[in-house]
Amino acid sequence: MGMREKKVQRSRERITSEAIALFARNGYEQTTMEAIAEAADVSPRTLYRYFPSKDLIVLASFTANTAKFSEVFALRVKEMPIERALAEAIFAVLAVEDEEPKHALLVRSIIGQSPVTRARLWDYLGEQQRSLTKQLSECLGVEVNDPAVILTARIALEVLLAAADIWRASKGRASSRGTAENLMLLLRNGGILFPNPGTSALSKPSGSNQPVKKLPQRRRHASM
Amino acid sequence: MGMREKKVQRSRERITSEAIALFARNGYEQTTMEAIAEAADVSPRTLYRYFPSKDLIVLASFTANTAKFSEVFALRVKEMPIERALAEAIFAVLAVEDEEPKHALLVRSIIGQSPVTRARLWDYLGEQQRSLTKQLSECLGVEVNDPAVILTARIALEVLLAAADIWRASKGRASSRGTAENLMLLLRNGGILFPNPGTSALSKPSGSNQPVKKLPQRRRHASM
DNA sequence: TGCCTATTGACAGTTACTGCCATTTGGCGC
DNA sequence: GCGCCAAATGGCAGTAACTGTCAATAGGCA
Repeated sequence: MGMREKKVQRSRERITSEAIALFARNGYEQTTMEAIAEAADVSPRTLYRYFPSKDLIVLASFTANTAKFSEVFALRVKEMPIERALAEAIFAVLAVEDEEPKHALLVRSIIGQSPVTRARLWDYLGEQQRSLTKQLSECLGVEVNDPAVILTARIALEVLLAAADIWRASKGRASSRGTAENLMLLLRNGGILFPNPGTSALSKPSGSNQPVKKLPQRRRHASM
Repeated sequence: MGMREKKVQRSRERITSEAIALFARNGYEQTTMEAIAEAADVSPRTLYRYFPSKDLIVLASFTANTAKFSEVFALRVKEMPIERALAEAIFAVLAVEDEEPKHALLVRSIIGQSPVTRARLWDYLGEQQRSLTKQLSECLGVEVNDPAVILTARIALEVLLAAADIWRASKGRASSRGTAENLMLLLRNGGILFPNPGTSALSKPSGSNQPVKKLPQRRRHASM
C-alpha cells in the first residue's frame, strides 16, 4: 500500500474518531462539520470529500465495528442448517455489544440523537434485509418475492434488534448473546401467540444469562 | 370551533396538499420550503411554525391517512383474543393501501426519496411498537421489558411492514389485506424455520387473494 | 368600539452541503 | 535527483434548511 492510500486511511480514521469524541462531548447537533474538520486537521472541503454528510460519519463508526449479517450468514449456511446459520449471524453482529459495551452504547446514543443518523441505520438494515432475503430464497429454491422468505428475513433481523434493545435497556450489564438465544428459543416455541404444546407461553425468568464464549475481537476503527 | 382555529386548520391542510403535489411533480429535494410556502400562500416563517421541518410535512400526510395501530388494537382486544386484535389492527393500518392505492403509493414514493423522511416513519413506527409492547404487557400481566412481549410486538409490526412491502412490489394490484392474512397464516404455521407438523414449510402459491371487505373510508387530509 | 392576545411576516444569522478552480503532493519514468 | 501527471487538498462563493427576534396584524371579547 502506497504512501497515498495510507494517508487517506489515516485521515479517515482520524476523522471518525475525533468526530465521535466531539459528538460524545458536545452532542451531535452541537458539533459542526467545521469543528470536526479542525479536530481532524483537514479543511472543511476535504472533510466533505471523505464523508458527503455528517450522519455518514456516525454510520461509518457503526459499520466499522459490526459484522455484516448477510456475510456471516452466507459463510455459515454452507455448513449448518439455516436456523443455526441465522443464529450465528445474529451473534456475530451482536459481538461488539459484549466485547466493547462502552463503545457500543456510545455510538447508539449518538445515533439516537439525530433523525438523519437513525435514517442511515434504518437504510443499512434495509440493505441487510434485502440481501438476506435473496440468500434465503436461493437456499430454499423459491422466488425472492416469496412471502415466506421475506417474513423470515424480517423476523431474523427483528430478533437481532430486539436483543440489542433489551441489552441496551440493561445498560450493557446483560449478555447480548444470551438475550438473543433467549429470544430465539421463544420464537422456536411459538412465542406468545402460537405456543407449541408443552412449552410455556411466556419467557422464563431470565435472571442469569448464559456465559458468553469469547470471539475474535474486531478492531475499533477498522478499514470500513 | 372559532374562526381562528378554522383558519389554522385550513392553512395546515393547504400546506400538506400543496406540498405533496409539489413533491410529486418535482421531487422531494427539488422543492424548497419557499416554494411550498408560496403555493400554500403563507410566508416561509409561518410555514415553519406549522411544520418545524420539511420532512414532517410528509409524515403528517402519512399519519393523516393511516389508522393508529395501538389505538385499533386497544379497541379490539377488549372483545376478541389477542391474535385477532393484532390482525384487526394490521388490517386497519393497511386499509389506505386498498382504498386509495394511488395516494398510498405516491406518499410512499416520496418517503423513499429522502433519508430524513424515512427516519420520521421509522420513529413513528418505533412509537407504535413501544405503545403496543406496553399494551401487550398489560393484557398478559407481565413486565413491559419481558422479552416475549417485546418480540411479539416487533413481529406484529413486521407482518404489517412485510405486507405493505409486498403490496407495493405488486404496484397496488394485490390486496394488502389478503397479503397480510397470508403472512399471518404463515406465522401461525411456524414459518420456514419451525414448521408445525402437517403444514407446508413454504407459502402456498398465492395467485388469488381473498376479496376485501369494504371499511369506512378515512378522509385524505384529515385533522391529523 | 377598543383592548388583548394569538397569529403572522420580515430580517438577519447559522450551518449543512455543492460546484468551481487554484494549489499542493505523492507516484513514476527518466 | 528531476520533472511530469494525476490524485488529493484547500479556498471561495452560493444555495437552502432552519432559528431567534421583533414589529405588524387580526380574531375574540368586554
